[in-house]
Amino acid sequence: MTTMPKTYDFKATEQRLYEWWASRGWFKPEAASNPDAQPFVISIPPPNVTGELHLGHAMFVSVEDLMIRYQRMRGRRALWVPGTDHAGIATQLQIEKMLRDEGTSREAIGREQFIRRAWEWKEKYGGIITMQLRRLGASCDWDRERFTLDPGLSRAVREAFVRLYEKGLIYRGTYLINWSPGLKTAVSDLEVEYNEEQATLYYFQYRLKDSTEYIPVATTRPETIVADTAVAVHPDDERYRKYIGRTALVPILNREIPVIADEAVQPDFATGALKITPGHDPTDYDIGKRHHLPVISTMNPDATMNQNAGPYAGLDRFECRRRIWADMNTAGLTLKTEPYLMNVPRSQRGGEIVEPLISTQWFVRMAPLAEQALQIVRRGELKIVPERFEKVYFNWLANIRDWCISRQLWWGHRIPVWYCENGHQFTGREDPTRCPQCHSTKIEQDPDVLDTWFSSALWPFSTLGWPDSTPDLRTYYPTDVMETGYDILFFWVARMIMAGLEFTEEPPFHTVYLHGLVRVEHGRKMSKTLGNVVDPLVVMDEYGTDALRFTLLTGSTPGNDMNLAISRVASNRNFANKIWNAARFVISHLESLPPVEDASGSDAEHDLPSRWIRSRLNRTIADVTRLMDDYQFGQAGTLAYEFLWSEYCDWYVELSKSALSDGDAAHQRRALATLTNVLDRSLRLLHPFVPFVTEEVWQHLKGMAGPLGRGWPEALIIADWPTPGRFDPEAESDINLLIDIVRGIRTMRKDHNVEPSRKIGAVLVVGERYASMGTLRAHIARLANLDESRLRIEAQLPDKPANSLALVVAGAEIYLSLHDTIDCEKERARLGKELAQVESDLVKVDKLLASDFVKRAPPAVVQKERAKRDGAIDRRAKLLERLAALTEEPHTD
RNA sequence: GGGCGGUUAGCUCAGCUGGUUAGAGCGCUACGUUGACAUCGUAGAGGUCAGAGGUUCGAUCCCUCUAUCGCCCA
Repeated sequence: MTTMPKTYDFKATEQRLYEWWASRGWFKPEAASNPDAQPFVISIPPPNVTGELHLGHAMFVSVEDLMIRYQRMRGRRALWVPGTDHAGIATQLQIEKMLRDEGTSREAIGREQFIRRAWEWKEKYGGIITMQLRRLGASCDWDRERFTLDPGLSRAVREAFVRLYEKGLIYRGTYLINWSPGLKTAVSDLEVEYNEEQATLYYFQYRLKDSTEYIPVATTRPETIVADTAVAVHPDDERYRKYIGRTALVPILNREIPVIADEAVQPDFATGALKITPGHDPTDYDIGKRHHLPVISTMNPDATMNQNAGPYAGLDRFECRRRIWADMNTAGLTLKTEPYLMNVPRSQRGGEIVEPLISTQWFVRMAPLAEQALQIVRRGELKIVPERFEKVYFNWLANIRDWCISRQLWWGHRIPVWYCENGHQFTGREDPTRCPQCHSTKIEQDPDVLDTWFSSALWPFSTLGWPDSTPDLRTYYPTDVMETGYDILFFWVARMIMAGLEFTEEPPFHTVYLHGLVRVEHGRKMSKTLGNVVDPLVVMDEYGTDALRFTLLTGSTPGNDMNLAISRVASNRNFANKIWNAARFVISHLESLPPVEDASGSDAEHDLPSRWIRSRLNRTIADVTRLMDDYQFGQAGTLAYEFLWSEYCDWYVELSKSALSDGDAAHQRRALATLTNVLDRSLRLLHPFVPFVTEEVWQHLKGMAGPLGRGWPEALIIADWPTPGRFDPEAESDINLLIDIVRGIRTMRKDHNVEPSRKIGAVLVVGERYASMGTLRAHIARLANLDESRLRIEAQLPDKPANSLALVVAGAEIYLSLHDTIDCEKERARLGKELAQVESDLVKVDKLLASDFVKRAPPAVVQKERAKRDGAIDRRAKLLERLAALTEEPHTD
């Protein structure tokens, strides 16, 4: 008996195999047997260097490793480039927290010290996430691991910046941007989230100069009143038309501002009159530009009011709101307040309310870049899976706005721009020592850093050596597939495409595959506050990596969110165990009868069950391969699963037991050859999905396969993907009939409460299948628990057996010698019910065949229906015959 | 306000270019220790494919509308 234990022990397996694969260099593209093979390349979506594993990572690793392992087995030079992202804001926040805990701050220790501490932090914690990716089985080439702040990647960032700068696509300007007061930095439009929140709409009077008249105005942010530079009304609004051109007075400050007319004002909203605050509102900013209004900024970077706010200077924005409203109330300027549901902009990272603020920042001019990125997808040279996201992509690119790339942080790529004492501004690939214009040596570098996504946009080529034309860049770029979550389609994917086209003149990949977001069971969003976070490490500890991977892969479809059901992970752990035990069965038999040199036999010698399972495997291989190539990974996995469990284990292994136990070594060897061959190829199909258990089991199999394993490589990870051999429809229909017969008998036994241990006799009438069913006698007897000596198989049987239970399946009549258990009434009822079913089917199909269906439907479909009708007629005849016999038969007891 | 997606068995989900009787896992019922596996086997119950129209010989699938949940953009 084999030494393999009864259950698969993933804990004793996973790490050992991973280290073995890695140490043998099989994660490297150079491991391909053909050094000229076409490469297949994926760059990893780099996780936050100080982050920790969550289900999103588990999802992308599962899908990307699946593709990489599949293509590796197909002979491609598979390269999966790993790495991490410096995640500017997130990391800086962590460092600042650490400093706070130490009782100090970044301002106190200064920039240089801060960056040193950040690197120390990165060295200490930066390896955690990549270790966790390894646990998932990620077959990345770790020798090519990159980090966005590495010297090489930093040089790529520098090069990209300089090129865009020189092209005029990067500019510095003072505009209204999104300011995060908590983080004290600008953020891009994408980093602002809008939530509907309960707020208040404040109604007040905008008094007109030298008059007692006023215009009623409503606002949600009274603190911005001090920054107003106009009051706007719709030009056609009868109520206010008379005021256009007059002068209004800003409450409290009594600053004079014009009353203007603008089409953008909605007369039906609130009072129909709008206060215009170009310094603190994006819509007002645009209106202000149209009317050449001055822009007043009344807020400091920490969201306190500045000197332009007059008496409110120094107050926090919300305190100012309360105070100004109180003051206006005292001055008799307030009208009313009412509750109001508004979209509140919040920082994606910090969560605090983002302020639109006038600020000097760096921007990338996006329109020219977007145009190319749009065309490449429109022309079909770059595909997005699932396709519907192309529309989202087009829409975003067509309405793109310039990208604010400067961040007031210290952790990141410092903007390579210098200013000299004479106000000149310049960039360069090397750090300058003097101003190129006035040669002044009094120069200073811009203090800001670049948005992390700026470096991420270069990732597919910067990781391969760009801007240098390295061998890796020449060989492995453009990459093949970009696989990531749809939530970063704009943040990352679109920007990579733009950057790739701009800097390398090629799309960085030909396909984007977007997976959905993973939620916990019942569709609730995972959140730390709800305490329902599922930690993939805990799941893997309990059920194994393969189980988690298989669940993520087969439980979802691209672009659709999934609810992770732990019960499915458990059942997939069971699947791993099923694989283990199927192999254990084969291996133990190989052990007791070691294969010999001439034992493999030719295809012609195989018996029907072997021909059947080989044919079914071949179909499965063809289908799985097609689905893999079509990015239908879930379906591919399900098919392989069903083949292994429902066909190989449930039927072939059971069928093989007859041959294995009949004492004839030739029969045994022949069955073992098929058991081994089919298991080997099934393991190959399953390996990209469940790499650990398949490799482990395959190693055991290889150890015992002897000559049957001729040509097998050292490991499954580098084995060839199987190719489908020929199909054998004859064997398939023979075994299908056997399955129908066996199932029919089992059902009858159960229905009639025949004890499981009791072997019964049976007569099978199988017509043209007489010969093949004859060879399957022993199998049928064994699987249906029949007494073989009382099993008769006939082609025809004019006189039906008396006192038997009868059953009609497609292509066979079955009579069971169960006269002692027959209840004629019950039997008649059962047959009557079946007859009714058949007749109703017949009515349906007759009606169909009498309609236009015959003329319109494709011939194959019509043929199917005709066959169905023939079958039903045959079945009806047999049932009628049986019913008649049952009526005539005297009850024997 | 514009766009997208979901709604299929008690639960979690498949069902890809419209074609037999709509599937899986879990759960449920009844049996079962025959030398791979109780993390298992055998048999079974369980669905008006959200609703209403339409196109078609034929619709879970395509079109329109409605309901409902969710997401994205403004």
